[in-house]
Formats: sequence, structure tokens, C-alpha cells
Amino acid sequence: MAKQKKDLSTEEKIKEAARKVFTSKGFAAARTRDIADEAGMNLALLNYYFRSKEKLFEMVMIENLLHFIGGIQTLLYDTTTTIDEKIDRLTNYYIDQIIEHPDLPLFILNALKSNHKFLKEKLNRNIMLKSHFMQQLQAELKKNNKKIKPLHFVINTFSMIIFPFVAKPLLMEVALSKDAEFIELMNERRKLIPIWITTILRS
Amino acid sequence: MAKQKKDLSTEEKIKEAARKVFTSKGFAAARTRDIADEAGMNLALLNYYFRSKEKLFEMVMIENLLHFIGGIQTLLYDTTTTIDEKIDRLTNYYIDQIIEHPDLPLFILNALKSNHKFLKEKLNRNIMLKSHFMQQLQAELKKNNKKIKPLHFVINTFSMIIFPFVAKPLLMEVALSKDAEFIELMNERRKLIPIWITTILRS
DNA sequence: ATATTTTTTAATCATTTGATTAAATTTTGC
DNA sequence: GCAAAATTTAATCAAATGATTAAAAAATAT
Repeated sequence: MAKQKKDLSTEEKIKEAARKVFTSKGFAAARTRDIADEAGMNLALLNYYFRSKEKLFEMVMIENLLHFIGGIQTLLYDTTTTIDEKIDRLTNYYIDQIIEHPDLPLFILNALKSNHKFLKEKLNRNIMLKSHFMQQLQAELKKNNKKIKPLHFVINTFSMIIFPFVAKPLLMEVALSKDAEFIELMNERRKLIPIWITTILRS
Repeated sequence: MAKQKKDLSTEEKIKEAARKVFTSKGFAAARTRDIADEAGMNLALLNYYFRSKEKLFEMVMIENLLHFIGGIQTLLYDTTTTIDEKIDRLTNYYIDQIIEHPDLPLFILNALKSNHKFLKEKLNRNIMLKSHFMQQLQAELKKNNKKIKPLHFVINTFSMIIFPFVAKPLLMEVALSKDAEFIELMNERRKLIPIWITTILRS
């Protein structure tokens, strides 16, 4: 049985090609032939290794999603960091990640919207609500006598980090001209977002 | 020449059906037959009134985009309102709009990303940069001795308004359970977002 | 070495899908 | 009313696309 080395070559090549094509074009616009070409191999191989376009997408989707939420878990459950440190690390971590994988956020938002069943199982509602970060938020709000749901601040943080990336094509049309300007803007936000979040949390 | 009444019935029905199908499924996933069915008419009619799927999409896209940015123009160029009033109106206006057309933001973000040529022409970079709102932001930042680009605050405002909507499927999985909860959350944000924005602008 | 299993390819299917055509029906101008 | 123009329909096309098949090639075990 030649079962060991394929994991490292052909199957892996297909997965990489599929990730690239699906993530940049989405499920419907992606052609299985695009993926085969991208992987530099025969179309039939895709159906040999994965059973169908759907299965292939499912695999890419799950890996993308786990990659995306995987980063949060470690950060938000760290009981040794202050709330300010968590916001700071979260901001820098995600700006790093999305600069490296710029298509990921829109891909995930689209996939979640189109409701591919298997996704729901991968998402655990406790991951957010039961996190140490959420407890710290709650405590901080109580201390400051604020009657605002802590969830708002989680939303605000992710909004300010992620939205500029998904709205990048719009920003490039109405306000920026070069790619470097956008990166510069996001690098400014690394420092600004933590300040803004902690300010509205306490003021 | 029977050219007048079609504007009010058949063509309009096709446009409405196309808007509905394209906006909810995107270009690639939408079938021209879906649109014909949705409009309750023969497929050939679509190609009689519009020349192709692309042309039909182009039309929907332009109307969606103009509708979306149309609202800004009036608000941001109003020289009779203060900066605080503008933020307040902008927030309420867009939360109203997106509650009414929940698929619009993701549709527009996707369309802009996939770079349908004709879109660029519709976007005027002055609309944002030369607006009265931008001037007021600039003045306010100068008054407070802040060296931050005013664009950051425009991004923050739109981020906090729009992002929760596009991330709604995720929110529903990890933090909320009923649709009403989401609406409640967004209604809370109507008051909160203006406070947050003005706070970080001045603190 | 050779038989067996695994991997890869080329050719082809069946379906879907955007588009067209030619004829039927309806509307309009006179 | 009727001829011309506009609208609508049914039938069909051609290309694209996801998937399969059968055979070839390569790898592996004994």
C-alpha cells in the first residue's frame, strides 16, 4: 500500500490548490478544473482523492474556519493576561493573520451565510461567551457602572480589525491609491484600536 | 410602438427578481432560470429585455451601489448639521437601511472585490474625502491636537455599523439565539455607536 | 521478478446553464 | 378592423462543468 507519501504530495497539492481557488473565488465561482490546473494535475484526481466538489470545499472550509477561530481560543482564554493585553494581542494577531490571508474573512462570512450545514457543528457558542476575556469585560463594565452588554465590545473589536480588510476594494476606490497606503493604515490601527476599545470601555 | 407599459410591468418584474436573486446568492451562484422563475416568466424574456446575465447583474449592481452610497452623500455634505448630528444620522440611517436590505452589504463587498469593471466608474473618490463631514472631522482632530488620520474615524463608524450585519450568521452561532435578539442588539447600537465615536474622537 | 495494489491519465457522460431561434400572441398606430 | 410592431412562449443549441470509467503507469509487497 502506497499510502504514506501521497499525504505529503498529491493530496496536499490538491488541498492547497483548492484552498487557494475556493478562498479567492468562493464555492460557486470556483471550477473544479481551475483547482486541477492550479494543482497542476488531472481533473479526475480531485474526484479520486475527494469524492466531489462539495467534499473538497467542506475540507477547505473547515480548515479555514478552524484556523481562524483557533487563534482566538488561545488568546481569549489566557488567564495570565490583563484585558488590555488581550485586546492588544488580539488586534496584532488578527491584523497579521489577515494581511497574510487577505481573502479569508470574506470567504468565511460568505460560507457562514450560505449555511453549509457541517459548519454549525464546528462552532461552539461557549468559545466566546465563556471565555476569560468575556469575564474580564463583564468585571470591567461592572466596575465602571456601565449597563452595556459586553458582547458590544467584542463586536467592536472585531469590527474595527476585520471590516477595513473586507472593505478594502471600496477604500481603494474612495480614499487610497496604493496598496502600501492600506498596509500603512492597518499598521496605524494596531496601536489605535486597543486605545479606542479601552477608552470606550472606561470613559 | 408598445414601449411605455413594459417599463412598469415585465421589465420591472425582471429587475426586481434579479435584484432579489443576485443580492442573496451573488453572481456566480445565481441561475438565470432562478431569476426567470422568481419573476414568474419565461427565461427567454430575460435575454430579450437584457442582453445577458452580465448585463442584468450590472444593472442590479449599479442600482444597489447607488442606493447604498446615495444615502451617504446627502448626510455627509449637509453643512447645516454638526459632526455629532451627522454621526447620529448616519448610524440610524444605515441601521435602518440594512435591517431592510440585510443582504446588501455582503453583496456589495463581494461585487467590489470581484472587480466588475463598470463599478469603478460609479465610485467617485471625492465623495468621501471632500465631504463636509471629513472637513469637520479634520477640524475636530486639530482642535484636540490629535495626529490621527480622519479616515480612521470614518472606517470605525462604518465598521461598527456594518460589520455586525455581515457577521450576523457567526454571531447567531456563538452568542445569540433568536433573530429578535440581534435586532435588539442593533437597536442598542443606534445610541451607542455615536457615543463611542465621539468619545474616541475627543478623549 | 512478479503479482498486487495504488496512483494517474485520457476519454467520455450526463446535466446544467446561458443564450438563441422561430413561431405564436398581444399591443399599438392608423 | 387591420397591418405593423412589440412581447411572449416553446423548443432547442452549444458550451461549460461535475463526475465517471476503463485502461495505463507507478509503487509496493512477497
